[in-house]
Amino acid sequence: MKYDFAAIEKKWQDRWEEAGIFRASEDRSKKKFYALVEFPYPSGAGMHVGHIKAYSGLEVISRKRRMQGYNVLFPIGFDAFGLPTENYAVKTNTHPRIVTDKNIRKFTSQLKRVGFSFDWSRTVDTTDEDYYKWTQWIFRKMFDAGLVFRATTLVNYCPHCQVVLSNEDSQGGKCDICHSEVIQKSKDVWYLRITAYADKLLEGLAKVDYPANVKAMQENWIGRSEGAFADFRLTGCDESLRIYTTRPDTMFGVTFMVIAPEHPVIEKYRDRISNIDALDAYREECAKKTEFERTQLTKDKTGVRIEGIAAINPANGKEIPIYISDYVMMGYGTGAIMAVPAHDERDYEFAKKFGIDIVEVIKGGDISKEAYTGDGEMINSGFLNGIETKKEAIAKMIAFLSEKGIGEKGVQYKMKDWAFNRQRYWGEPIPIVHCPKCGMVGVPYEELPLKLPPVENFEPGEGGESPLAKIDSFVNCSCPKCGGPAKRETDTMPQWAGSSWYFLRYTDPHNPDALASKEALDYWMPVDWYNGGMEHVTRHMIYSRFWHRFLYDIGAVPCEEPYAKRTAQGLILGPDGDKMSKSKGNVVDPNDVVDVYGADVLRVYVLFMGDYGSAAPWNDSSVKGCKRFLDRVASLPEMVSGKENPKLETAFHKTVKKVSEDIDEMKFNTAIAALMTLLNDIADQGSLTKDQLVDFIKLLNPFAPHLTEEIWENIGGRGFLSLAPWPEWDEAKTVDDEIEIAVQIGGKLKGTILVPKDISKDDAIAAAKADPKIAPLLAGKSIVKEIYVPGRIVNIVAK
RNA sequence: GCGGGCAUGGCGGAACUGGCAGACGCGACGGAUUUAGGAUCCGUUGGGCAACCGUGCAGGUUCAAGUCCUGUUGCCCGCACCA
Repeated sequence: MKYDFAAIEKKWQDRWEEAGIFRASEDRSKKKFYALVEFPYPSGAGMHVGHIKAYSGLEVISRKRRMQGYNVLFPIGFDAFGLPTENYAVKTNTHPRIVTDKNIRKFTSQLKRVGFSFDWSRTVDTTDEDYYKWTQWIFRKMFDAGLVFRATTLVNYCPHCQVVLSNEDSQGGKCDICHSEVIQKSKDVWYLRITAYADKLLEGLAKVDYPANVKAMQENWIGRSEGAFADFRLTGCDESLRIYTTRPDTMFGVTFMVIAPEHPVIEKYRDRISNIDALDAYREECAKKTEFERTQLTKDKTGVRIEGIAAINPANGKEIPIYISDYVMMGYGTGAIMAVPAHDERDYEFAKKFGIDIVEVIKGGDISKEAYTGDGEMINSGFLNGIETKKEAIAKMIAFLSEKGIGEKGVQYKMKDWAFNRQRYWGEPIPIVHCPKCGMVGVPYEELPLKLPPVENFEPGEGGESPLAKIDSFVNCSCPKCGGPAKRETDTMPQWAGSSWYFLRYTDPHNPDALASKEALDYWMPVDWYNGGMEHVTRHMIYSRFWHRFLYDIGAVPCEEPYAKRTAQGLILGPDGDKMSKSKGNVVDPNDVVDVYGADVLRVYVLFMGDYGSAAPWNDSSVKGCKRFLDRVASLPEMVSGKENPKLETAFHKTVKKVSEDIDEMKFNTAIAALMTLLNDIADQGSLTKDQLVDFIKLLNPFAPHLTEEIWENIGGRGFLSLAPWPEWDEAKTVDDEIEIAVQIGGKLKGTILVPKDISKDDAIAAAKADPKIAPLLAGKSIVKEIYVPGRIVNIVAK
């Protein structure tokens, strides 16, 4: 039976809202469940079916938990600062505030149309002054704690967007916003010292329930390595060059050094370098390459030897040449390496190309062919000779370096400090004042929020300076410390700031005195279950874990880790199997689906289309299948009769169990399939009881809440079905009295027999042998072995 | 190169801890209804006339392998000259 989904859905959405039934309760005696989904960036394009899938997972789980009696917090908000809005504002000459409000309204209406059970009373908007006050407050706390610093370094810079990008935002050498090539530029930028939390972020992973690949990606991204620092004395000047290595054990095999083209030692000793012109030419060539090109050239090593300065190998006192080459990066370690061509593939390649000595110090390989990176006995290594384990050799070499005062154990991370500013308007102003006398001074806490001033022109200034720099009334201020004339910082925070703590605000969203009250945080935190996209694993997830851990360290939050459990949904691909994109024209608009089939169908389909965690292509015909299913459900009340049907009883217990368990494991596709199967069984039987109908619509309610509420009302149900208790099952009743078991001979299926469910092994085997199909196959053979797997299979091995 | 994962009908995908491979849905085919189309309902649907054969490929363990082991091929994702 077709049902009037448009009318039904609107009706129930209005009633839910009126009754406020999805508001998290203030009753803290109840067991809590905090389900978090990644709040959307309210783009002008509106919502995407991907958003629907991303939210539908925890939507179903939240609805089930509510029916199970939990106090559920399932909030939503908007991560609304950012470049796309600002770019659109510039293009249309509209204030970003207006653009943002419009987009938020659009997203809100779309989300409500799908019937998500969000607690709309707790919505946050990161661009709201009452919200970003606390974003700035956290920044100030970090500033006080020495985690904020300013440095002039080579940074990732997007020439198109005219902004500095963090490492996380320029993955693969492309700007995360516009996908143009990122270039390296020397700039004075703000940093958050996330590297100070590298170990804590690594250790925290042991305490949380994240998928293995998510943990691996974060571990990889943090990239901790243990090794040693060592100073190599230079000839021709009174200085040492510090290197980092993970293989101090191979130091006797060092036959040259390599430094990054940008290494400052070159500038410092220009006049002592006899081939400075050649070096400059090479350095200029490197500077022109994008980061991407530089890392692409993994095969062919280039470089230039520095003439006039050499180094001394501290292990054996031998003089060794120094090269500059772009295979050494200024951004990792010290920008200088000791090269051991016999035992490092890159050094080997470089030595071969430049004809440098290759000295074997570990036995086990054939260094005439390739570098040997394995373990073995130490040779040609003075006091290390004869040692057979890497660990021991490393320890001895580090002891040697420490004793001589020229090195020590060291740890390095691939993760870099977080470049934390954008030269744009639509972001949180950085609450810092530059005073000629006092230096950098934090804006006093009582003056927060430091509000964005009104401007007329949002375009970045010459050379990428912030639009705020053009507003004298904003820039000129007095120093909070000495009262003298000072200038405000005009950069704003990056997009990721607001999302680094939003889950805390949800617990107490309107609190004017704190980011959230202690009571609210104690009760709700940590987030019990956080679902989102894989694309955020090495950005938002790392950043927010860092902020949260910092807040824990200053006593502002009660738990070390913000998210107890994390899962990720798979992408919805276009009908053609490609990733959905505007340019390919394969984007499916959720509105269109709701218009034609209704929200319940959309909800069921995005969860039924495949494994929740995997990518799956959109298929319009399959959507129709879900529509058919719900239309058939709409007819179920017509089949209600007073008579009990024992055949359906087992089917119901089985299904209650299956659906209950599958939802908790995010196996939504099989949960829905089980309901479809049950519906088919009911149709075969021709009738069901009213109690069975109630159970059915309860199980389906989290997936298709509108239709099931309507049925509930029509059959005289009181109150909201969404708040009715979740059905229970009786384990003993999940198995039929008579079961079908398979009979195999020699492991091959030969037939099936129908037996009582509690049949003994002997009886089962006897029944199998007596089966008219099986008996002739065993005639004249001797039985070698008989196996009975209870309730499943009889296998007779005969010769 | 490192790390994570995947491979099952025409398609999306099921399959507990090794126990009847292909649940459920789509599509297709046949039928009913209909002036027709659509929608709906009923039936069939891995291949093969059959014995049998079938989960990327080649082996192995086992009474029994999609599932475990060894090797191999292809694909996807993340990181990547990280010293």
